[in-house]
Amino acid sequence: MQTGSCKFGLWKVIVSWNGNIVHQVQFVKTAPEGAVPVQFTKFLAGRSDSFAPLISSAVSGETVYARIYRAVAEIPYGETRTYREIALAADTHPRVVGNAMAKNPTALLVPCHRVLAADGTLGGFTPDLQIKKDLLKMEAAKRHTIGKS
DNA sequence: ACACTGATAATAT
DNA sequence: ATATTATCAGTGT
Repeated sequence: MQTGSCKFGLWKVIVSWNGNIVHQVQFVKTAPEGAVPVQFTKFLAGRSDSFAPLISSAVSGETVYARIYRAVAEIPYGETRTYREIALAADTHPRVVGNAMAKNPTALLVPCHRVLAADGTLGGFTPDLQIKKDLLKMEAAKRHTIGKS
């Protein structure tokens, strides 16, 4: 398993992975040096809308959380869903979705930042709601410029 | 068993 | 339109 980090604004993203399986993606203030898969640097620079072929280790299994993570991972770049919609898709309750997001081991791979509260407000984000805002702003800005030929 | 959630829908101001 | 209250399903202690 390898570990590395890269920057996103004032924050850093620590990544632990093994081949195409990503075990951990967390926003942190300080992170050890080290390279990360190119998908991360491109995505965080707004030059990619996908992490393929990387996948989160959290989506495997048949636990409720795994189903939630799968449902969230299907949200397209630049789009959003509500906690309720995810709950419906994963056949569980919105509360549990929040719970799952709060413990999401692989941010970005499981784009919890694209999950909003039912009334369109942002909900929450760890460690800093500002990150969620920034990601959404970037995606909204880039979604029409990525992939143009 | 109990008390928590990154929630939501229903009531009551 | 905002504030409070029930209810919810899963996890952690």
